[in-house]
Amino acid sequence: MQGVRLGQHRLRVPWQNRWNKQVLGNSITDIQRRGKWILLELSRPEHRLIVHLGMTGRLMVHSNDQPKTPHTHLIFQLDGGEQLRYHDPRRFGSVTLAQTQNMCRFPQEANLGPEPFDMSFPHLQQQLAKAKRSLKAILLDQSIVAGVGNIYADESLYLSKLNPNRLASTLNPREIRALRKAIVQVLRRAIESKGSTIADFYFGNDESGGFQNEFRVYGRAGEPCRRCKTPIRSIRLAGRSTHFCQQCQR
DNA sequence: CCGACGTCCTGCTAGC
DNA sequence: TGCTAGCAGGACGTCG
Repeated sequence: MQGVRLGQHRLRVPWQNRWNKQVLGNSITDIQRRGKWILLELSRPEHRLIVHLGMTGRLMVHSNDQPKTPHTHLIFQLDGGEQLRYHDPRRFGSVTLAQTQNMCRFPQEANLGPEPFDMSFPHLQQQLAKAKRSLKAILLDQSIVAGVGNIYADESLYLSKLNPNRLASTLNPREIRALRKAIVQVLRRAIESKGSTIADFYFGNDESGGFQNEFRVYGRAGEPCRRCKTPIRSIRLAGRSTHFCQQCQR
């Protein structure tokens, strides 16, 4: 890494000047993920760049001479005439420099629940039992299970035939098993399809995903349920748009 | 401690 | 046709 350049816009989490000299001369040695956070490991021990893409964020490598698109907020100059660019129209994402502290690779990791693929039945059972909240709120809570966003919460609840409004603590073991299985299945399928590309998540880039074509409820308000033909309902729950089938999800 | 809610931001769209 | 209000999302701060 030869240098860092800032775009014109102020970021939600401002890039600190002192981070410049901390990344200078480093190589990116590995790329990892935890929940919705991307970890760019650096050759300097215990240091890493932490990226959150929000909804519209992009992290891409371009050659130096590639024209900069609007909303390019951070440019990391790499060796060999290439740049790592952070691009984010809505600026809901963030890029920070973090170092390991108290076994956490970045500060937010302390408050993250397990990865969906590693989540045990007892963990989910325990979290649901003590929660006086809706299932939708539970799935969006990153401290319970890490990495599920609004689309995948709705799709998981549909697949497990559970109503988003259902109080979390009222689920029986059979329903908890179904929910756990559905989350894994929806995410696995979405990853296979390279994610969901909808509306302004799409910026003329050819790397769009395909999972939007498999949505069962999300963005389908008024359209017939694929299972029973009842029109999909759209409500506001836990501060987010929530889509479900009143007939199939009790 | 827990849960609900407002805030940040841009671009698309519905409606006048 | 041109304008504006409303909506979309994830994390975090604040409030009761």
